[in-house]
Amino acid sequence: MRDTHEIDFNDELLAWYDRNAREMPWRIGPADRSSGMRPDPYRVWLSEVMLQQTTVAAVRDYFLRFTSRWPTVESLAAAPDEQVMGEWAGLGYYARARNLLKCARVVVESHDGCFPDSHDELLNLPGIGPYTAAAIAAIAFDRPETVLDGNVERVVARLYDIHDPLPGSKPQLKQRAAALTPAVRPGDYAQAVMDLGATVCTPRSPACGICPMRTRCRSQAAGTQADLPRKTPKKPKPTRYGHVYITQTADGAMLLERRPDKGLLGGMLGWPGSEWSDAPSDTAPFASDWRVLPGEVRHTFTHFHLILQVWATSLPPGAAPEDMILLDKHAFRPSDLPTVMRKAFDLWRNQ
DNA sequence: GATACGTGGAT
DNA sequence: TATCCAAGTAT
Repeated sequence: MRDTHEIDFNDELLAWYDRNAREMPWRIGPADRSSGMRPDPYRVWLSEVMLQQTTVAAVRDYFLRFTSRWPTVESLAAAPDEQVMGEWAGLGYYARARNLLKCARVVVESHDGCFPDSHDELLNLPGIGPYTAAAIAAIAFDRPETVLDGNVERVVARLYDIHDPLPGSKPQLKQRAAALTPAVRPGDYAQAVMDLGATVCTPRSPACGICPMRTRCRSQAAGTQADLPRKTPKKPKPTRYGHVYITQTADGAMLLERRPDKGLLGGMLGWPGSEWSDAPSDTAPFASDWRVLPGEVRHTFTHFHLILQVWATSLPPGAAPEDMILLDKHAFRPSDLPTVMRKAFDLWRNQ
């Protein structure tokens, strides 16, 4: 049963959203929204996958390029893998791009090109988990589903002054969030809570002074909001070392490899290289007059730091060694590389 | 439940 | 410089 507190919360937050909703390329305008128009499920899905663990600012241009190049799920499903991985390069978490393609192809081949409109059916699709299934159902189809992302966790933990640390407190937060989800405009409500978390109820220095929930927020009353939500401490990152091998032929072609689909940077283009470990071997992939470039590439992944040496050589024009890809001057685009590989290229180019 | 999985911006 | 953090998912 929904109590008065929750009804007031919904009204206040939706009113705030109507005044403050941020413009985003995947959203429809207020006029269309109030006339009952729904956003394109394809665009909602694409934006939500891109937004997983990624900021709106980082996603915007990627979304515009993807939808310009592939305006429909059919066109995306028909795209070659390499083109999609290249367009995703730099955005990170590359399993998302591999699952994006899998999902597009399932939707086209098994769902007649239409995204399912229920949480449970969406959850069965590749790359769609509990959050994204709820987000698509709510935003694209206006289903009363409860989204629970980092923003909602923070807003709810503060609103109810919940001190139990994440991720253990997730079920409790989910229950609170579900009790707040209204039957009216659930899609707008979901986006409203996330916008509030992103712009007002921020992780550090929350703007409680302008928060529409100020008078209803228990942690604001208790003065504990800056310490919430609590999180279990993270493990320190180890440092790993390795080399990459950058080879150019006399006619300007570059020697690369396609990384295996599983694991780090899976499916992406990259330079051949050593293992990344405490003490990498210094065995080059083939005999040549290798030059070790001055400087190094430093890059931090989710769970380790990486320090990379760059070895460079040149070859006469010809065939690529086994399992490697020779891309000529026009076919090679540094923007197709994941960031760590692009850093190595930049070091090589500026040598 | 714990771990693997990217990147860039803010502090 | 170091740490945190972002509209999480798969295994």
